Amino acid sequence: MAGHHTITETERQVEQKLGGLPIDFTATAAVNNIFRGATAVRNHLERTVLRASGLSWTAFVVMWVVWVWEPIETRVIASEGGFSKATLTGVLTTLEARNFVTREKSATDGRLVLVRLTDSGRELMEHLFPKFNAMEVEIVSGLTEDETRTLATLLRKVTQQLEDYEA
Amino acid sequence: MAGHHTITETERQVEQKLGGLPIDFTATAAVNNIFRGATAVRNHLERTVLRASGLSWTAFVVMWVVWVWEPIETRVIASEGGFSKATLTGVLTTLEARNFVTREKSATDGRLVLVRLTDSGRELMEHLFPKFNAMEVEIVSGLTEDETRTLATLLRKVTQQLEDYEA
DNA sequence: CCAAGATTGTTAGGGTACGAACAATTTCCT
DNA sequence: AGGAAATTGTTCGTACCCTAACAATCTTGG
Repeated sequence: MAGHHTITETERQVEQKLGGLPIDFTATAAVNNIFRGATAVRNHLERTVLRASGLSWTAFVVMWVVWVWEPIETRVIASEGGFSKATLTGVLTTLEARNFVTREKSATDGRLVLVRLTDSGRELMEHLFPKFNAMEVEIVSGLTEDETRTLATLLRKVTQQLEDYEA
Repeated sequence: MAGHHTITETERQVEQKLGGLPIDFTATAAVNNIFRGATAVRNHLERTVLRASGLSWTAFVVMWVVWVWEPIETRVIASEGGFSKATLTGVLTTLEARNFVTREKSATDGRLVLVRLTDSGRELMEHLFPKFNAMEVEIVSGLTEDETRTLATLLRKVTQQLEDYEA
C-alpha cells in the first residue's frame, strides 16, 4: 500500500475518516509491508525464474519441500508450505500429470499418502534451485547481511506469535 | 517453511542434495519468512476479523484503498494493493454486486473508471477498520515499537529494490 | 471387541489471481 | 490534422486457494 501516495498522506486521510479514533499506524505499516513485500517477491520470482519451467510459486514450494524431505506425507507438505490440504490436492494433481511427483498410499496407515519426486522432478530441482537462490540473493541485495538476518528474525517472531495464538 | 523441521535440519538436507554447490541460506531464510509471515497474518486476519463481514483479504484491501482515496481510478487501486488489474476487475464486480462500491466512467478520460464506496460500504469500513487495526496491533505485539518500525523499513527496502528492478 | 470419536485426503463450489489478447480511448509525432 | 503508438479496463483461459462436507481409515474407552 505504498504506491502513489505517501505514508503521511494516507495516515492523515484515515484519521479524518475515523474522526479521532486512535489508530496504531506503526502496526498498520508493518502488516501492509509484509504483504507488499510478499507479493512483489513472489511475482518477481515467478516471472524471472519459475516461468521458464512452467511452475507456479505454489508448485515450486511443493516441489522444494518434497525434494528436501521425500518421501513425505501430504499433511506435512501443506503445513510446511503454509496452505490448506485442499489446495495441495490440486497442485499435486497438476505436478503428477507433468510427471514431476508420484503419490503412493502409506503401507502402515491407509489414510496417509506419501509423495516422492520422479527422476524428472529431481533433475528439475537440481537445475532450478541454484537459480532460485541466486535470485533470492538479488532480492535482498539492498540489505546488509545483518539486516537480512534481522528481517528473518523479526518475521519469525510475528509468525510465531500467530501460531501460538492459534493453539 | 518452518513447520515440522528446524532450519538447521533443512539446510543440511539441501546442502546434501546439491552436493557442495554454494547456497546463501540467509537470503533463503529471509524470503521464506516473508511468505510464512504473510500467509500467517493473512489467514489470521481473514479468520478473526474479516470472516464476519464476508470480505476476503483482497476485497478488504480494495475497500480500504477506495475508502481512503475515493473517488479513485482502478489502476491506482491495483497499484496500491499490489495485484493485477485483471484481478481487480473480478473483485470490483463482486463488491459491486454486494452494493459496497460503484463504478463510473471518468468524464475527462474515457478509458478510466472511477470507484466510490456506497453508504453501505462506508458504514462497513467505519465499523471494520478499527477492529482490523486492533488485530494488527495484536499481531506485532511480540515486537517492540522500534522492532516494528525496523521490520516495516526493511520490507520497504526489499519491495523498493524489486520495483526499481522492474522499471 | 467394538462403537464413538478423531484424522486424513479428496471433492464441490465460490472467489481470487495471473498473463495475454482485445476494443475503446487518448497522446504523440510529423 | 491524422495515423501510429501507448494506455486503460475487460474478457478469457488456466491455476490456485479456501471452507465445508465427505468417505475411508485409525484410535480409544468401556
